[in-house]
Amino acid sequence: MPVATAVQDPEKRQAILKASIEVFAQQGFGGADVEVIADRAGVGKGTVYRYFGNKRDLFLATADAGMRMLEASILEAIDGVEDPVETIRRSGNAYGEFFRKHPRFVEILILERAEFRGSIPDTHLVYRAKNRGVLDEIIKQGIRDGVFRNLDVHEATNAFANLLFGTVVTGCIEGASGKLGQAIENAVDIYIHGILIRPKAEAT
Amino acid sequence: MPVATAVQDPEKRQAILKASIEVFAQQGFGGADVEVIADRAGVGKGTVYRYFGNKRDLFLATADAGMRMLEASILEAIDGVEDPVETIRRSGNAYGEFFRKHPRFVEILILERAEFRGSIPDTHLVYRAKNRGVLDEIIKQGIRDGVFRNLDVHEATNAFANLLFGTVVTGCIEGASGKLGQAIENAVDIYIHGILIRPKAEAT
Amino acid sequence: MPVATAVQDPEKRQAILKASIEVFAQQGFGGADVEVIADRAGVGKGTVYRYFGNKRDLFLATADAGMRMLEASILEAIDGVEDPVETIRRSGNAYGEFFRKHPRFVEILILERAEFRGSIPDTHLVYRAKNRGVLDEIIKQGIRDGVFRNLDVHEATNAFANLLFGTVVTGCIEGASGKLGQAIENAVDIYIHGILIRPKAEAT
Amino acid sequence: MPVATAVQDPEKRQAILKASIEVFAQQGFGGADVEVIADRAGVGKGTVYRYFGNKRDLFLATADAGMRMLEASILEAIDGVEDPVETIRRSGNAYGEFFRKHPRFVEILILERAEFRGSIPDTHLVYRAKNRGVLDEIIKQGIRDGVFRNLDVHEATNAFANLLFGTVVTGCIEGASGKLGQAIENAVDIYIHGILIRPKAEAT
DNA sequence: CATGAATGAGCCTTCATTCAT
DNA sequence: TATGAATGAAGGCTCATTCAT
Repeated sequence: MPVATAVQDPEKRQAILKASIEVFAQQGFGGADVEVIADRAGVGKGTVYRYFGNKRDLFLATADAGMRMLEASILEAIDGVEDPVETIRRSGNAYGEFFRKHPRFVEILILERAEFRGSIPDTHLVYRAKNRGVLDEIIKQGIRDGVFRNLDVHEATNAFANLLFGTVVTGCIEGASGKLGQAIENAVDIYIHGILIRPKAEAT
Repeated sequence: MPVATAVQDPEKRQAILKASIEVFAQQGFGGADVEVIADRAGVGKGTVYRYFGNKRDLFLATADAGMRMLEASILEAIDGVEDPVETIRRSGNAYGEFFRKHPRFVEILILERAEFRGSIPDTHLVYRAKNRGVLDEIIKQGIRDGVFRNLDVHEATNAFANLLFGTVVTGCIEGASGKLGQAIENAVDIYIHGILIRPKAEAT
Repeated sequence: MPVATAVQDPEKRQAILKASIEVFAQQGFGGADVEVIADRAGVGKGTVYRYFGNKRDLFLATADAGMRMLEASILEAIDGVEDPVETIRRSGNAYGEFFRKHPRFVEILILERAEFRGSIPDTHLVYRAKNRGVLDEIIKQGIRDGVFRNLDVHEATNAFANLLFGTVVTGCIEGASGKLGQAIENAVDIYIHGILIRPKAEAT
Repeated sequence: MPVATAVQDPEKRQAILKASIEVFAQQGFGGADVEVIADRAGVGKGTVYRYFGNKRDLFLATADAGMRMLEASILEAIDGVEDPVETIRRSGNAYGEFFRKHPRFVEILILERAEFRGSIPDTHLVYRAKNRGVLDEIIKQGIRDGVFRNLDVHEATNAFANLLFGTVVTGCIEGASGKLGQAIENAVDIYIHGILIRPKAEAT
């Protein structure tokens, strides 16, 4: 007899995760009713539990799925780009664009931070840790090339991530997502100027 | 049904708010038990309800009390300072310092954003709106003085607030608050360089 | 030192009873809030307890006060009347008139029956027992005089009381009290015909 | 949120209603604890809520179920009977008999009147309205046949219902139900004499 | 495997009652 | 004596989780 984690239908799994994002984002973690998620996914409540174990793990899987998508979006956006400044700009825009397209997902991020602070390695930070290497490398390269100021690379990367995070969090409230793109562009612009050795300041 | 009636003992009110911050920060909104808050405050459960009406309003009052303190801290830190750059630096540092001293309160901010997204005017944003005029003015002045680039003032202010917010949110997880001061300083440094017309880049 | 049942201000007592009727009638026993009664009476909650001991006893005192008034109304209405038929008719009309003027009080009666069924000697029945002698005597007299059928007097008295009670209970719902007088008259008419030896049937 | 969804086990539903009558009748509406009802019914508290939504609706359903039984009892008792007098007598006796067999249910009636006065169409009156046509017709027929006095039919029907109601309400307190049959018979007797054109008074 | 009816722990909230002032 | 702030027991209701079908 195989363990409980037997064969699972990937489509069903996706349907549950999709419903999950919506319901969690709309109702919060405490406010979300697993039954509602099951209904929206078109499966029985028991199936949700079979696939994800419990509400908490379902939520975490939802957050993880979102982060995976975000990660992919960004990596795709910067794939093949050589110029450090352009890379940073594009990754920032991709970040913003992702949340503009999936505003629900900002809630998930917030929720995770709010409900599971510290109790688990925060998905957002896990992914940041995983992917920071890419950005670290870009910034290091820029410093080496004399394009960027001689910053603490780790801190500079964090600042970028925090700026983006803060921007989507306050920028995704209600239908305000329309202005999110603009807000991100301005934020990225300031950030880039902030790390450039000789920003083309006057030009802007 | 009294709503927020009568003479209330300010000490008791404070005790409840203090317990409130701790319990909400540690357990989340849904996870917090009003009885626990009452116990920690050394009052009966009924008293909490007498003072704050219901759990939600207790939470909101908690958030508001925190924001009031934050606001005061920042205004005090920049009081009398003339130089725009210095004002920005100090307000950023005051922001960071506040959350370093009251790390619990970051959780309250997050929680509010998470639980009441949209349903109420977010305390954080209300205070931002209320106080942004100060920063707007500083930036405008800097632009007029030729110190800052010709930015969209509103966006620049937002970027600053978002950067700080993002920094404390990711910087206040678990005992990491030790490094929060450093993170804030780096973030502020990048921000200031990002808006200066001619940053003393090489000097850093 | 005198016992707790010390000096009491009769006006205060009346004020409390008056408020009591309204609040209990409107909110039911469980739904009534002693604080509201105290407020309406213009006294402190503690005073209500000082005067009546507890909610239950307050309610019972309220019911008793009402019954006392009803009793007085009826006795006054039949005072000096000799004719048995007329006496019955008048007592019935006085009963109806009382509840038409104090519709709130029907609720008290119902409530008492509903909340304290059996647990206490029902005020309504206590008063019925106390006053039935009067009606019993009238009916006995009528039988002796050959005016009324040879009925079981006790049962006949009960039937009269039950008929009146049933009529006000269903007749006092909502603003229907306007028709209560009519309903009582019709009920009394049928009752009297029902006990008369030779009703002047055709005349009606 | 399901309201009264899905396939429900009729046996379970009945068990809950049965427990409901007992507990409400014994404890009153406010005094009844839904958990006790659940326990007596041999189901979980959640099941009660699943089946009936909330305490109030459970109570109303209980009242309705009782009225349905009462209605059936009476209709069965008068089925096929032609004589108006006999029909009235039988329906009165059936009414009494029903409450003699289910004395608990009188409490439900009282409770409903007490707790929900006006807030809902009183079940008792709803059923009265629904079934009054039957009695109205009988009395009309009697009047047409010259058997009954020329009464206001509507009022006469009401008087009958009120008399019966008053009788069971005061007759069903505690173990007094033994005498209820007798009380009803006497009441019905007086009523019938009260509406007959020429009651066979002397014969009784 | 899938389902959803059943469960009961958990928690918010109310309000009768007390008692310090 | 009067007050009303404080208390905490009590109970309605929800919803995560289980498990019989």
